Amino acid sequence: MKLSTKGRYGVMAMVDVAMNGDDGPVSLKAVAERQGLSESYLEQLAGSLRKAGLLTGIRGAQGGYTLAREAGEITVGDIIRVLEGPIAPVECASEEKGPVQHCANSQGCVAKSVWVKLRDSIVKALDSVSLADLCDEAKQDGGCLPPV
Amino acid sequence: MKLSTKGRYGVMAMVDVAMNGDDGPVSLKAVAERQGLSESYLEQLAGSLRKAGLLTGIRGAQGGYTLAREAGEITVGDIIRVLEGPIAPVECASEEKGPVQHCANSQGCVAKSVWVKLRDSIVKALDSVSLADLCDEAKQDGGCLPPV
DNA sequence: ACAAAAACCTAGCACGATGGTAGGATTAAG
DNA sequence: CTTAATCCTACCATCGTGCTAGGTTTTTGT
Repeated sequence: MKLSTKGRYGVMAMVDVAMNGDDGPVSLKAVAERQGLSESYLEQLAGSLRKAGLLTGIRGAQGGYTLAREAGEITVGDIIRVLEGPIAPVECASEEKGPVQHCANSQGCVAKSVWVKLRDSIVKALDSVSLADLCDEAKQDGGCLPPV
Repeated sequence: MKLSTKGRYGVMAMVDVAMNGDDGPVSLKAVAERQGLSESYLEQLAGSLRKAGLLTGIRGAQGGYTLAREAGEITVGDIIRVLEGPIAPVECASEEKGPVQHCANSQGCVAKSVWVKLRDSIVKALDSVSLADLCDEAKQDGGCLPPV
């Protein structure tokens, strides 16, 4: 039940772009430096986010990325889905229903109700928070202490 | 955001023991056959569940496992925690707080509120369902269709 | 006493995902 | 025409997952 770094870094990057994109596009170099992440790894994540329609890429010098939609219209769930795939604690309880949904046995079927319940609460939690929400929090809190 | 087979199989096995344990202990061989799982892999899971105080092992012929507590007193969350570790979508938002909790940077801190929210809904979903609940469902539904 | 059935224990191992790096090609600003 | 950036593809080391194998102990039934 762990999120991979893709999802985590992706959210960090999107928040960074949202907060620093007021005057022109934000370069991944800047994001990488501020967030302490690898730039070339970020490139791959940004590529996925662009293809999914969450980021707009601007090439050439002084280029970078901007949000493709308003910060209030992009949820954490959107980002996670792009970078980690459909939300599904177990395959048979995926958001996106696969080819045929049948159970290997009756017991497996029983547990399914928990997995569906679990999936729904994950979806609800992730979809109820937008980038704008996170930016507002950040401005209020004023950030936290740097690492030791 | 996937559960590993440990958690899934563990829940399946516990439900199986709960439902078939009325007359004596349930052997892993029987569980493996009914659920279509590897017996030796199940042994490892059962070992962890026993050490964690969820199962009681009875050795020798006609031995097997019984629930160490009543089915109503064992939640799915209990099982998952034993087999997959503390519930934590990301490390900095773990149920069990690690050595020191500080953020690498202010942006990481911002996202943290989502992760905590996410963790809480996962915990709530998993802790609100007991083995007894799953058994009741199973008896009502009467199982579902076998695989194709 | 002995054979069978079970829990219990440990080591190892193949595979795939994760978390990157490397090196380039294209595009645009100055 | 140099520089800074996106964009693209291939590769790779490491680690967790999902097992298998092969034993030992313990208990029951004959």
